[in-house]
Amino acid sequence: MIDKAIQAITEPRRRDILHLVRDEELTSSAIASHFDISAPAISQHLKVLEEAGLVVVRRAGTKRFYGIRREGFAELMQYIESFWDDSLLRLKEAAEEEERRRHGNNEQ
Amino acid sequence: MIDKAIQAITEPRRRDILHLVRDEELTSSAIASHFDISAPAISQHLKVLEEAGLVVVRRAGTKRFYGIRREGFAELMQYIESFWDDSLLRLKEAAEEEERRRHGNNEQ
DNA sequence: CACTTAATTAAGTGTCAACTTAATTAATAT
DNA sequence: ATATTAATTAAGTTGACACTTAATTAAGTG
Repeated sequence: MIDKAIQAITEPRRRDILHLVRDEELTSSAIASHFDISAPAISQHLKVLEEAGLVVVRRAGTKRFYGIRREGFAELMQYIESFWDDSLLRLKEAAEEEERRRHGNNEQ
Repeated sequence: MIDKAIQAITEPRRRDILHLVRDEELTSSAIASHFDISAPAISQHLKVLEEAGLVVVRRAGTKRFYGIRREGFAELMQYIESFWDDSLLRLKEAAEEEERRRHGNNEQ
């Protein structure tokens, strides 16, 4: 499940879709209008997001409204946070402090 | 850069590699010994991680020690955190509280 | 220099995932 | 029943990418 979620947010367009539906439910075609790929392609992305537990569908007549699934997001965030547990969190804070000092001019 | 980082952590083996080098520097072959794929395959994964700014190499004789790159991690985490900004963070907290109540028995 | 060790780059293969168009399902209206 | 609208599933193509083995680079060592 969590693997599916990570896999799902890999695809840039799927991240865009998540942003689109994060505040309001949207139909498949409304989502598709934001992209220059075909409606079936969007439908396929939505299916991936749904199987990853990140969105849910609400049917209303011939339309299907897609919205965010909160539990899915909670799981994903918990995983991501646990990925950088203990030592990594310390590393992160150290790096942030370092950056605060040197104020971002160190690109490899 | 951040796209590369996200792309990089997509691959499960690369996440495993990150876990391996998160606390201590390891050579390419030491890392490879944890997997059942060839050394060149590992080398290629390390290259991806390095180009994503998530690991750094330290050369010592014929060996190359790979370790975590803190700034890269900081960037990645900042992006991930900003991805779930404002409303999403609120959603996350709501979902966590909900889960705390129903105590995790809701798999899709 | 020749040899060993550590690791990479090169070249090629197979799989998978993101797309396409065409066909199909499903709900509603005429 | 037929048509319309919304969306999906089906089928097939393409490109990327995670591997493989073979060849190459690079740094010591006898």
